[in-house]
Amino acid sequence: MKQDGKTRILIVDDHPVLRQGLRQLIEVEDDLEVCGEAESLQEGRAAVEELAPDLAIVDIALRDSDGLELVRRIRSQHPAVSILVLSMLNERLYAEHSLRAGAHGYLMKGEAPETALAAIRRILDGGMYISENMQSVWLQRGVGRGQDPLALPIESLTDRELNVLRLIGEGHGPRHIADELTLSVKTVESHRDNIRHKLGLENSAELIQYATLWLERAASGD
Amino acid sequence: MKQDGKTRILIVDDHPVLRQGLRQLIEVEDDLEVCGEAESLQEGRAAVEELAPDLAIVDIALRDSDGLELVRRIRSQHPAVSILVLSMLNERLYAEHSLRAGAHGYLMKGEAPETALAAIRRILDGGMYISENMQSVWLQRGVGRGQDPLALPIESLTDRELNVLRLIGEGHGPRHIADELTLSVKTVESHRDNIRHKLGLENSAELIQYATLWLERAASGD
DNA sequence: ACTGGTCTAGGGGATTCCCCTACCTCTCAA
DNA sequence: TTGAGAGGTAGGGGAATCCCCTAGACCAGT
Repeated sequence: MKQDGKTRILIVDDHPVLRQGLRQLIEVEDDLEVCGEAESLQEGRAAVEELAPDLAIVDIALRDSDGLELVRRIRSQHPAVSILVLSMLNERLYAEHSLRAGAHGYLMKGEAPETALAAIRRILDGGMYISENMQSVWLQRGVGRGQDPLALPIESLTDRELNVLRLIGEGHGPRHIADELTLSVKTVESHRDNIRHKLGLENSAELIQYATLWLERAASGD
Repeated sequence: MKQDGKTRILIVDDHPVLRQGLRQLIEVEDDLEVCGEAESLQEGRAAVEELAPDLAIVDIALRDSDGLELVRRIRSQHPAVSILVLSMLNERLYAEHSLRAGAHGYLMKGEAPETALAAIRRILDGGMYISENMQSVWLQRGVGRGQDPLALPIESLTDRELNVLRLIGEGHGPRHIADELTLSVKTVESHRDNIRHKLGLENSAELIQYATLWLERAASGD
C-alpha cells in the first residue's frame, strides 16, 4: 500500500467505546495504524487537514451534525482521502446517500470485525464496498443496464411518484392520498408499488419509514 | 472488591466492534476482567448461567430480541449479578424502563470511557448509576414530590409496547414483529392499537412515522 | 379477596397490501 | 410514418393488515 510506514487511518465517531474497538481492530494489523480520532464534524475537518490520513472512517449519525456533510467536504477538498462510512442506520436508507456524497464504502456497525477489515482493505485497494445485501438490491434495480449505480434512487422517481412519496412521508394513508390527488385508490397503490420497487423497499412499513426520513432530510436541506 | 482474583464481567451486545472496545476498556484495569461475551438474548442467558459473572453489561437494543427481558431474567434468577445497561438509545426514553426492569445503571454508548468505568465501579460498590443529566431531569419532573414522573406520553408506554414501537420504527410489519417476539399477530396488533391510542395517533401510517422519527432521535442521542 | 394494570389473543368487517395485467397518451427515434 | 418506450391511470384477486371489540391469565398493591 505504502512503501514507507503504515497506512494511516482517521476515525470520526462520537462513540468513544466504539472508537476504541475500531482502533483495537485496526492496530492488530501490522500494516495499518490509527493516526487520529475525532468526535464531531468540526474535529473531523480539522483532523483531515492536519493529519492527511489515507482513509477516514466516518459515522454519518454524529450527535449534532451531519456526517454526510463531512463526507462531502473531505471528498471535495481532500480527494486523496478514502472514506468508509460506518453507521448503525439501515443501509437501505443511507448506503446510497453515503456513496452519492462521495464515500467509497458503507458499513453497518453490527457487522463482524472481519467484514470491517475486508471493507477497509477493499477501499484501500481502490475499490468500493457495500454489503452483499445491498449489491443484490442494486443489481435488481438495473445496474449494468446502462444505468448509473449511484444515481439517487429518489431521482429515478417520476413527478407523480415523488408527490405520492411526500404525502406518504406526511403520514397519510392511501385513501387520504387518493382524495388529495383526486385519484383512484388503486392508482395510488400502483404508485406506491412502483416507488417501493424503485427504492428496493420490502414492504409498506419500510416505505413509510423511508418517506418519513427522506421528507425530514429534505425539509432540513440535505 | 474481591479477595481472590478479579471481578468478572460479562458483555452482552450484538455489535462485535463495540464488544471489543468495552473489553479493551475493562482489561486495562488490573482488578477487572471480561469473563465472556454474548450477542443475543439466548447466548446471554446461557452465559450468565454458566459463568456466574459479578457484573453483566447488557445492550437493551439487541438485534432480534429484547434486552429488558434479559435484564429482568437475570434479576429474578441470579440476583447476585449486577447489571449495567448500555445502549445507544436515548436515556430519556429508556433509562427509566431499564432501572424498573432491575438494572443497576444505565449508560449511553456515547459516554466517555472514564464515565463507563465510573459507572461500573459505582455499581460494583453496591450503588446505582444514571447520568447527571437524568438525575436532574427526574428531579425537575418532581420525583418524590408526589408527581407522576411518567407524564410524557411516550413514557406512559409499557416495556412491551416500547419494544414493539422500536420494531415498528425499524420498518417491520406485524407479521415480522410477531415472529421476532414469538407472539401472535393478534397480540402485536393489540400492542399497536394501545400505542396508537396512548400517543394519540390516527392510523398505522402515523404510527410508523412517529416510531421512525422517535427511533432516529433516540438512536442519535437526542 | 378485590382492583387495576399488563400481556396475551381471538372475532370480524373494512381496508390495505402486493403482484398482476391493461389501456391511454405522449415522446422520440427508426 | 410507425412503433417502441415511458409515464399515468386503474382494475382483479387473494393475502395480509387495520381497527375496534371482548376477554382470560397473571401479578401487584389495597
